[in-house]
Amino acid sequence: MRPSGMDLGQRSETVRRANLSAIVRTLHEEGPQSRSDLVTRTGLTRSAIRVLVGELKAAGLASEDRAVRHGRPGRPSPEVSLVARAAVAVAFSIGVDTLAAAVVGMGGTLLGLSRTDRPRGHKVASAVVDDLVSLLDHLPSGRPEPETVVAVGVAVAGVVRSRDGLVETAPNLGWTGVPLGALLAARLGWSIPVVVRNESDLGVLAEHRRGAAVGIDDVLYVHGEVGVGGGVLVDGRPMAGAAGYAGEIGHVPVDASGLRCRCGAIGCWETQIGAGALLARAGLPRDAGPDALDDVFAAAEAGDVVAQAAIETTGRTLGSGLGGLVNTFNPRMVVLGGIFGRLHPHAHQAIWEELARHTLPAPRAMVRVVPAKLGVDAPLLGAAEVALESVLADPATRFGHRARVAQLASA
Amino acid sequence: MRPSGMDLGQRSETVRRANLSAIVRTLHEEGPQSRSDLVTRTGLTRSAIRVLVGELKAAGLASEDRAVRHGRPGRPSPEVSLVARAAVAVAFSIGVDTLAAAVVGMGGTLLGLSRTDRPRGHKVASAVVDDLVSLLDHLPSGRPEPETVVAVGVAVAGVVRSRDGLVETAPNLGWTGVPLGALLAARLGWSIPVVVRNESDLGVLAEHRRGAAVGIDDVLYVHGEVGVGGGVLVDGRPMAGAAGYAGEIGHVPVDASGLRCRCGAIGCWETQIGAGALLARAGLPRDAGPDALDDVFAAAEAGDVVAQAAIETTGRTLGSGLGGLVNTFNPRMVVLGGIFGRLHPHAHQAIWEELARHTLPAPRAMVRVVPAKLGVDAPLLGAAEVALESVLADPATRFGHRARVAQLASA
DNA sequence: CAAGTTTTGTGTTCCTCCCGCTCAAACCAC
DNA sequence: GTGGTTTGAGCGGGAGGAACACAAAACTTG
Repeated sequence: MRPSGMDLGQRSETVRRANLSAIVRTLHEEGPQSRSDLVTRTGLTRSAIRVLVGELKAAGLASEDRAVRHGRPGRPSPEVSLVARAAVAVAFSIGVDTLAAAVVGMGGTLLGLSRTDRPRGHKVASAVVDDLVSLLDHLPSGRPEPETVVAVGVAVAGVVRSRDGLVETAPNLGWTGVPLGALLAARLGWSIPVVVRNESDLGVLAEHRRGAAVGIDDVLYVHGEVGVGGGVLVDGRPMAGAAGYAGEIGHVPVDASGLRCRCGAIGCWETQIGAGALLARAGLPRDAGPDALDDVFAAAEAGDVVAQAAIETTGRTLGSGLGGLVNTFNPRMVVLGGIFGRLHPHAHQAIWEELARHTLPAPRAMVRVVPAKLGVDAPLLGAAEVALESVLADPATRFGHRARVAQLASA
Repeated sequence: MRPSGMDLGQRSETVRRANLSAIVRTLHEEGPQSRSDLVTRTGLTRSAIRVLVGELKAAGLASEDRAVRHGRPGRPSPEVSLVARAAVAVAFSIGVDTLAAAVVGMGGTLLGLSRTDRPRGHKVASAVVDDLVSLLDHLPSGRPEPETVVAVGVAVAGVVRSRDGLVETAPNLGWTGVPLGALLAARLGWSIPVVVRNESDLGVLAEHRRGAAVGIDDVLYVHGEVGVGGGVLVDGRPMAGAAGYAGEIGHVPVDASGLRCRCGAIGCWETQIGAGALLARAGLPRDAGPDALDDVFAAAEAGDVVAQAAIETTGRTLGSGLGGLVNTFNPRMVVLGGIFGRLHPHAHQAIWEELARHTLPAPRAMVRVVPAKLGVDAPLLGAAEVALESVLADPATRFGHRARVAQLASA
């Protein structure tokens, strides 16, 4: 129909919301900065910035500190920063081998994180939900104050319908049709949104905001564990697809005469580059646990030829698939997460050679392949970022009320 | 960094621009409608619509006709429509076998179209540019009035850098590094933008605005001729990638032991489903012309088993590749253009079976595969749409000046 | 160290633009 | 016709940012 967000008519109220959002977003993404920096970043005048920052301060969402001396003439401009604890997100992550919880404040401040092993094998969803929530009590910072929590974000290793957080399938968890969003919302009993997303979709967001892809708007993130998932940033926005299922690149068919995948199809990319494939090439059982993977990498570093060859071959297969994806997406950066991030130091040359062999010159010339910077925490931090999104998009609605109450009280 | 378009501060001027844009866009995409329809569509008040429509009328961009009687009580609301000839786009298309030119007015009104054969084989770019421009004289409507042309759009069967219209490579045209945008701009001598894009990226836009995918925001368009290209609509926006090279799905590697592609790589999808592959399967030379293709389809319809098998096999190969793309993009619709659109009636079952075999249940359940509705004209019409985009995004800047001049003259 | 320069915060006024309201016009139904 | 309904016309008001003038706080220079 039309670019979303452009559909409705604008009014002065919309302008204020957009401008508050621009300020909060700038501070959230680029960190504390002076008012005059905000003037240049947003294009608003000093008058407008003053009023809007004043409003954010009144709402308790921002604070101003003494200006930092930078040795240039002119009146110093006070530094504006977000109050991390004013609005926090609770983030959960359900990985193949671990569960994690975190509390993240505005500006991306990590206020607390705790992680625990998840034994492999099927486990009913309600038990996992209980485990997640009990993680909150093990946070070094303690449970967050409920009234400051704006939303809950959840990263899942599975196919997730973004609308309501239904986990359609999660082979590694043994889940099918689990209404995770609803379960978690009921268990928490907070009247705030619970946003569930695929872990790779969140991983690319985290790497974009806080990791290897800061400032880069076209990013392909490929995450490998037992399964292989992808997250794509298109023009700075996460690509969700029609229902949030986009990015299932692990199930792109690459070999018509290949192995049967856990998804039922033949020759999925995942069967060639997933953890199982690497383990098999190293002479280990496909379903060996994460410790076995550590062994393979350790062996390769120690000079084991079989392990090195397994890594090299996996890297080549990864590279040729990445080549197709680079042709498809024309990203400026490919970020490798999970085991691919660990593979990269050992196999970057093999990866790049095969990638180069299967890409057109133009997209090849502008892409870089790098390992993820946030490691295993990327999906968790991405979950926090999406949870905070509502505050970034509309700071006034959530905090305007509080500010108005404060005004009434003072009058 | 952040969703584009949200970066800068808003002001009242921005509001006006956005609202004018919302009105013009609605009329352009959904056709003429009453003022009260515009009220509901845009969410603006009657007062605002009145003023804004009045301004558009004053600028000559819109007109109001007597209300259409629809038998309901209440004062009738006059029908607002865009004046097609007030702002027109000149569109060109450079295909493998044809050149075309069109003039398209606001609202998507086709004001003139002319098409000519392009003999295969290399031809210097400047000669093609001359051919294109001379097509303008063969339009049934005659050359458009230069002052009404807002931009020129060009669809090319090649890899195009969108920033400046440089054609990086176009194997079917024998081009490498041709600055088509600059050449055409110089040849025309008009001081308006020349926008050059890949034909598939434009095809998906056209099918979205005027064809099979109207109202659908997540679309995968796959265009097959000698080469295979793709255009993707993500949340209503064309996916361009970092430089405009996105969508080169014809060069995704699908068979490590396959044929060498014209791009130099091994086993590109294009080698299996392009026109050459279909011809070869039908027992004809890979580089036979378009007439040979017509023969294959005719033979299949006449019951020729070899032709039918060739089409069926090509359909299966197409379907399995589409499966991977459906997993990747989670589109609501796959639109098949070029020879794939002609293939679809003969092979839709084969296509769907293989697609289904290689997709996850969730994305599979929500996708439809349909042939393109606009046929060979899709890229040309898409070129017109992108050329008109500047008027849609900001009607005031282009026409405000004219309106102000009119005001001054009347004062 | 005092005066000038530069940059930025403060506060007031002004302008733009949309909303809300009232009234009138144009349609339908009876 | 008379009343109900929907919509256009026009006017006043409010919200919000821009523009401007002035003051404050740093650096620079002699």
